[in-house]
Amino acid sequence: MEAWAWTAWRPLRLADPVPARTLREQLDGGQAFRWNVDDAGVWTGVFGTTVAGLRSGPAGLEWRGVVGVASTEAALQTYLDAPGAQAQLVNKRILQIRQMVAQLATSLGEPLGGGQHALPTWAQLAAATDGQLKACALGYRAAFLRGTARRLQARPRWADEFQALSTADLLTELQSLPGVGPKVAACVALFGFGRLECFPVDTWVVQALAAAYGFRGWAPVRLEEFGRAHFGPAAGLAQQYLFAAARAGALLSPYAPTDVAVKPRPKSRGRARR
DNA sequence: GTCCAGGATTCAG
DNA sequence: CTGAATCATGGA
Repeated sequence: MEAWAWTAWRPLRLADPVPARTLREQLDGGQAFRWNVDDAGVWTGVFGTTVAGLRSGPAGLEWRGVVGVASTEAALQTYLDAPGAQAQLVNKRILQIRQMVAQLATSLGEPLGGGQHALPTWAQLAAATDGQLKACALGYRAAFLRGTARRLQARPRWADEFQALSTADLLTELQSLPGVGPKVAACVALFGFGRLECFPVDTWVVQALAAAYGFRGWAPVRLEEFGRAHFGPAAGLAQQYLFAAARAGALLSPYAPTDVAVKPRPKSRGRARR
């Protein structure tokens, strides 16, 4: 077993300063799922094959990495300076996502030392057994994940090829993957490919737009068109604020009566299944 | 036990 | 074409 140790803490220079509160939002706000904070305020996380620690002290942001790994600081700078990291709130659903991601890494990902693991590659996911995937509590998503993994591991250059596409073609290509619909495709294009003009519409954004603009009963696809037209090249950033505001309950207006959040109960009329 | 998740797919109308 | 039921799992 090889030696594994943290480096000393060193200041981290970023293009934009990151206060402690912003750091928390970036690392635990619903976009990243692999950071944990201890009682002393030290964040430990994994992204790509980088294992890093972060803390916010009086002298500003400090980092530490694994002894012998030279790329950690540059990786952190790229990671934390990436556009699009905005405030969000933790809910129980996000806790479940964290759990699924952690188990996938532990079960299938490459060990990085110190008990940390990279996320599994698409090839590793494609080769996983049913039992391994089932143990990660993915539910019905297991089959989707495997299907997408098999498609992508057979196409090693997929990321570069996708990046070369127009945003419209990128969304179409993403949605051809199993389990990837309009919302997830928009998220991947926005967060993964930096297409800031994408406007993911989920249940929270539906509520936010109903409350803020009075768009009651609009179909998601129509709200997406509105978002892109109204907010323009940075619609994705606007979406993040809308989402955070909706979740925080900050969007109250005459257009948002209490019944907005009430969903009709699904009626299960006798089994018509054959 | 019931309800619900930042949804996607399938099926009925 | 649009809207509802269904999908598997865990936590509140």
